[in-house]
This record gives sequence, C-alpha cells and structure tokens, in this order.
Amino acid sequence: MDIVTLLQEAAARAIRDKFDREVEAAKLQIMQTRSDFEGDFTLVTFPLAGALRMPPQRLAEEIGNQLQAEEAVVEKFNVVKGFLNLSLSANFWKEFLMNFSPQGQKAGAEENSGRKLVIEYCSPNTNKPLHLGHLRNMLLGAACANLHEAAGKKVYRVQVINDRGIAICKSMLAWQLFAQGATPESAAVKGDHFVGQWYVEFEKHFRGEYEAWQKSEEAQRLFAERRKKEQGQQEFFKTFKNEYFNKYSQLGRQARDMLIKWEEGDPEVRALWAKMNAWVYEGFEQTFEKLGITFDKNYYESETYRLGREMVEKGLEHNLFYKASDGSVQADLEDVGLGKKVLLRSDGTTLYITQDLGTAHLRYEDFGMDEMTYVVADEQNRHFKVLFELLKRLGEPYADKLYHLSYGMVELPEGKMKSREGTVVDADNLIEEVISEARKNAAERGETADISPEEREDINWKVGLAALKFYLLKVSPAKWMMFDPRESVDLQGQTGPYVQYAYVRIRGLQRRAEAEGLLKSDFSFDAYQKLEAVERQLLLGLYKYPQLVLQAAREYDPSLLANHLYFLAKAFNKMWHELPVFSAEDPAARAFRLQLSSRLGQSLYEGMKLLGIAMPDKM
RNA sequence: GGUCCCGUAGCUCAGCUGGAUAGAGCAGCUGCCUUCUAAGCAGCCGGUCGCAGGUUCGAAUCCUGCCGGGAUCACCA
Repeated sequence: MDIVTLLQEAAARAIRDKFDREVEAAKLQIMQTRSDFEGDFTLVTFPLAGALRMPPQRLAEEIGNQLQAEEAVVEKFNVVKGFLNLSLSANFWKEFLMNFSPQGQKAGAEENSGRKLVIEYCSPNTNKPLHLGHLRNMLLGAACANLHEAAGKKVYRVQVINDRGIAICKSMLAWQLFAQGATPESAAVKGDHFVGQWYVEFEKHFRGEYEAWQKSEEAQRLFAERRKKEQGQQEFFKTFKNEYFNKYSQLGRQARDMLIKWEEGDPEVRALWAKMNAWVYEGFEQTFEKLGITFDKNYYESETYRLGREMVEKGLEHNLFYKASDGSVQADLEDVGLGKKVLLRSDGTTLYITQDLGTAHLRYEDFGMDEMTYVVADEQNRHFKVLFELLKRLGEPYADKLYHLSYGMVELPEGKMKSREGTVVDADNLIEEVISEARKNAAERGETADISPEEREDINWKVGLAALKFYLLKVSPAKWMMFDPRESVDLQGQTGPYVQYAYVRIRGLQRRAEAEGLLKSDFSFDAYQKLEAVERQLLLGLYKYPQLVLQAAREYDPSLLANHLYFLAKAFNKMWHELPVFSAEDPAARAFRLQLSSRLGQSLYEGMKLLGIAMPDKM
C-alpha cells in the first residue's frame, strides 16, 4: 500500500480510538514535510480542530503519540503549531529502497493500458530549414510521447509536412531562374538550407523588383489614389506589398503560374517540386537524427489537402452544416462562442480546417486511436477549438479525447523571431553551437586521459544536446519563454549537464564497487539504522518520482519531470559532499549509500530518457 | 471591442488541486580540490508574489474588479 494512504488510515484509526470520531481517511491532509523541519510526512490538523473541538497543537500531539505507539513505520514525531511531522523508520525506507523501480509508474497506470494515442508534434514547411520554434515543438512532443508510453499507452508519433503552396513555388522559381543547375551536393550545403537559400533569393529579387516598380508612373498613380490620409510612400508600399505580388509583380505572376501548374499536375513542375522537396527531407532527416527525434508516419499536405470534403458533405446532409447564399459551406458555432466557420469555399475547394478534418479521420483509419494530441504553438488555440468542436459534431469516435498541447512562443532578447528580418535561430546552427561549447569545456577541463577521441566526441554530443534540450524543456509549455543564447549553451547550474554530472558520479561509484567486488549477494545494510537528512531527502525524491512521471504525462508537462530530476541531482550532489561512501567507517552505511545511489542513477537515466536526453558514463 | 494566455529577486524560471519563515539557477561577493570526477559544494547579497477588494483558522495559490504585456477573431496555412 502507498505510504500516504497507510498514514491516512492509521491517523483515522488514531482519531477513532482517542476521540471516538469517524473521519474519512482519504480526506486527511498529508504532505511532504518541509525540508527545514525534521520529519518525512506531515499531517495538517487545522481542518480537524473545529470538528473535534480541540486546539490543533494538542490534537497533533495526541495523534502523534498514538501513531508512534501503534504503527511500526512511525519512528518518531514532532509538533509545530498544528503540523504533525512524522519520521518514518529506517526499516521502512530500506524496504522501500529495495522495492523501488523507476518503472514504478506503470503500476499506477492500469487504466491506460491498451489505449492508443496519436500525437502530432512537428509541422514544418518545406521552403526553409527548421528553427528554434520547431525545436521546442519537437522536444515537447517527443517528451510527451515518451511520457505517455511510460504511462502505459500505445503511442503513434506523426508529423504533418506542409509541402505545397506558394512558398515552395518561390524557392522552385528562384532555383529555376538563378541556380544554373546547382544542387546541395554541388554547393556542399545541407538540402533544407539549400532550398531555403533559394527562398531567400526569391525574396531578394522580389524586393528589388518591387522597389524599382515603386518609381514607375503606375505605382505613383496608385499611391496618389489609394493612400490613406497622413500615409507616407514607404508606409503605403509596405501595406501594398501583397497586392503588388498578386497583381503587378512579374516574379509573383511566375510563382503563381507555377502553383497553378502544380495544381494541374504539370509533369515538369511536379518533377522539380519532388526533386527540391527530396532535398529538404534529406536535410530534415539529418536534423531529426541528430536530435533523436522519430516519427511513425509523415502526413504530407499535398496528399491530404483535398481530404475532408466528404466529411463536410456528409455533415451537410445531416444538417450539421449549412450552405450559405454564396455557395460556401459553413458551420454555425455561435452557440459555443466560436462564430461561423467556412468549411468549403464557394468554388467548392477545401481549406486548412477541411484538410485537418480529413487528416484526423485518415489517422483514425490508420491507427484506430482512442485519443489524439496536437503539439502546436498557442497562436492556433482558436483553430483547434474549432477543429475539435467540428470533429465532435461529426461524431468521430475519438472526438472527446482530443487535446491541443498549446505551447508558448520562444522569444529572443531582441524580440520575436522574424524570418523576414533574419532574426531566426536556425536549429542546425544552434545544435552545432552547443556541441562546440561542450567540446570547449571538455578541453579546458582536460581530463581526457583514459577517454578515446571517439568516446570524447560522443560525450560532447550528449552533453551539448542535454544542455539545449533541458533548457527548452524545463520551462512550463504554456509559457512564452525567453531564449538566451548564452544560457542555452551553459553547462553549469540548473542544466542538463548538471543532471548528467550527478549520474556520472554515480557511475563512478558503481565502477569502483564492481572493481572492489562489492554489490555481491551477501552485501547487506540491515545494520544501517540511522538515516541522514540528505538520505531521507533522496528517498522522498525517489518516492515521488513515479507519481511525477504520471502527472507529467497526464498534464502534458515535461517540465515537471525535468525540475524533479534536477532536484534529485542536486540532493545527490549534496550527499556526495556531505557523506563518504567508500571511506564510511560503517560497512552497512557504505552498502546503503551504494544502493541508494544506484537506484537514483537508474531514475536519472530513465527520467532523462523520457525527456529525450541521453546520459554519458563519464564526462 | 469579444475570447483566451501571461505578470513571483537585477535576469531566466520553479512553486498555483489553499498550509509552516516564498525557492532554484544566472549575474555580483566569500570560502572549499594531498580523500569516491570542483560541469561540484557551502555561505553572503537580492522579493510590497502587478494593484485593490473578497472567501478562509490560513492566500503567491481560489473568487471579483482594475492595471500592464501578448495571442487570436480570413472563402491564408
């Protein structure tokens, strides 16, 4: 039985015996004792004082006496105001330690077993490389996927790739016009960056064209006719840019022609499109691999953008939707405060929302999931509210188990990332940067004697990526976060490498124990009776670990786990400095501390793995 | 304007299903490597928990109203 439940029931019995009153055990408030007081768990007696007509302090003392006398696990207690602080016996903790497993959450997650979850956590465009925002998205999604798996679900990881549209046509056109047949190989540039360069090239030429046009008579006439009062030329042409692209621009016309040809299935355009997208995927794959990100299935917009029409038409038949006078099909969501939403254009073509309806259904056909989660930035909150409502009205079987993990944007010290202003932090560059920071640090420390260069490089990758991933995952998903480039490569303090370091120390202890022939079956700590404060702190931290994994999964919040792992590592580092292991005079103490370290090491390893972070053995 | 999110130390963040004196890291200042890895440990400095009410034995946490910042309200994706 869980120790908290056990204490609650024991306290309820004590109250019955002493005061002849029945209280519901589950309602008794037991929390972890604050670390600045002595004790492991605390019963809060204030809420009982009224019903039992007794001052909280006396109540706490009476219950404490009874518990100490009747319950073997309660070793001693102290009372501060109405707080009854209970210290559990060393025997209890030793037994707990022997039975502890970092997989313990599985026992608490029977209700999840067999449930199928589809989780979507990346939706890149194919006209430019991945950036910092994608990183937060992918790391959050991958961690949540792992957490739900650990909590007993069958998880399917998917991404949706926005591989069509005007943006990729811009890259294609620029490549056609200016690249003279260059390829990623010939230019020695990673495929996604290569295609991104042609997108930038298009924008550059387009800007030049636009600026030249602004001096033309036509442009000046339009400016004179259409300007709003007080509006200067610069300001006017900034807002006019879109219209220029669609109506006047040569490059704009060519790009749009290309899009039309693509839609018509023009073989030449399709071939170019396929070739350039293949370059991009090659590049994406490399980035995913560096990050350890995987997907079970990719959904391509080019294959799904027409889906959903049938669903909408079916909904129309059942009067869930209606046809507007202009011929478009709409849903009336006024009753749930979401207004009206167009589902099919008046020309009958599909929209973003239609496509998402279709993709959701397609995934049901693919996986037959019970639940589906989208990891998408919070700017799309409304879109997903609408989408979920529509799926519910359409009676999709998983519709009551849809979740939008809405995460906040990543901001830079200079403000929001803007691709037009070149303030985007590129994912590959960032990865390269954290790894070279790890290399630099390792070189400065100079402890490379018994480590081969290959092993050293492997460690540098693990350390660098841990810094980056932990940095992005330790913040609550819902919050907008500030990305400080200096802090993200930091290897000291509240960081991934800090947690790794504690683990490496534990591995060192284990290697030595092995070398000295300890950890054998006759190796016992029965005689260890007095637990130190740090040891208790660590035991309590382990006690909470499986619950935290479940909570982090349930709340889709990996930061809960990240922060707990940091707490565990911190407690271990404290113990490292305060208590000797091998030079402990008491062999039982040595045995106990080795066991405790070992279980802690497993937890750190497993916990970081759930976050997508690998642990080195040495560093 | 409607809806939603955020406001905690100089900076970045925990804590929010109500509990004890509000915690970390970074930055600044002090100490600690002849003992299991100093990517570490210990200490100092630093807070009207945006403001004002309310509920409660008890509020950073719950409720209401303000103030400040942001997102979103397309037949774009």
